[in-house]
Amino acid sequence: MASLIQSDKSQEETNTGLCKLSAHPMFQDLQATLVTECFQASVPYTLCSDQSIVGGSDAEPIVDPSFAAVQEAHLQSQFQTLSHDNPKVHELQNFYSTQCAEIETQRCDAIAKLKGQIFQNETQYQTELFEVHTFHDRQRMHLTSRVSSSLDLLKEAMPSGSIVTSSKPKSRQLNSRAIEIMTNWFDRNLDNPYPSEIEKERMADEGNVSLGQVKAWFANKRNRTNNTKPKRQKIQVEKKLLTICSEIAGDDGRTPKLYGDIIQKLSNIINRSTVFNAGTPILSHDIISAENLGYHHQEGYHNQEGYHNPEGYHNQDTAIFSHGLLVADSTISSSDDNSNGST
DNA sequence: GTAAATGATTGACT
DNA sequence: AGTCAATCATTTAC
Repeated sequence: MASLIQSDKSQEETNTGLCKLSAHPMFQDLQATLVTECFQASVPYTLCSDQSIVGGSDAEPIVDPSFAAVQEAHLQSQFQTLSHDNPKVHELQNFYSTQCAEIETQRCDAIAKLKGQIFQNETQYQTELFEVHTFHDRQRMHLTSRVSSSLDLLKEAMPSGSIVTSSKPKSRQLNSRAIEIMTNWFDRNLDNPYPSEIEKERMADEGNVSLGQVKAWFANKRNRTNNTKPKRQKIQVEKKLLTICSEIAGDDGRTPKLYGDIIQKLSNIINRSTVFNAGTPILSHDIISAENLGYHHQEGYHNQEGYHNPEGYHNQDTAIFSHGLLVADSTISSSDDNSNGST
């Protein structure tokens, strides 16, 4: 078993190997099993060490850290999994890192002190050095063991769903910077709140959000502030119709006139207009068409360019808006003629 | 507990 | 492909 957890010839290689191994789906299970078995078997430290790499040079001898390495790797992988959701785990991770650093500092100090001493022979020096490493390795193992226990307690205290959360809850509120940038842009462009692709990308970059989030934010914002093109058109036409109706009813101080049929036709405009109802033409043939009035515009809202070209769409506003006025005004004069003729 | 706010998604439209 | 409107899901405020 010791050979199984034997490290490579350097700490770096050990870490690299563990990283590669950790990608395997069975790695964690195997790790946990090994650690458990090592503890249960009380593996003597000497079995985990490799004399061939312990001594023989002036450089700092590498005391095999494999036993602790497996345990530490297991602990670190748990930290990685859990620290995102739990600040206490993150705190524990920080504590662990600090303590490890402290032990390693002490180890270095001890080695430095050793090197300053005079020994009768090389063997005595190696023995002393071996003891220093053994002492500090055990300290690390002890620390790792304690932190693992603490982590287990934390895991027990955590809600069951948060331990294995592959499907993290979607983060809700976009960051305040992004909101500020997009709100500012929207407020500056209330008359045409449609950022170009470049502007959307810029806002996404500056706000550290995705392009899709910017698009969705603006779509929601326009829709919820009634500032989409269709809604604005509808509001504008409603406003004008109200003015006309008010005028007809004599609310403006003029003599009231009986324009019931006109009101009916205005009502038809509302009911049949694509501004109010999708799919039907803006004008029906029983009402004077824009073409008959000498007004030429290509398809109004149905113009596909409108969606792709903000300016084109903007022009549509005017076109449809004018449509409404033209029809309303012409209808009034036309009906006026009719009523005059009939009476 | 409930309503409001908000980000995301979906289906339809051009 | 971009947009709209409706809707869902979740968080926040009360």
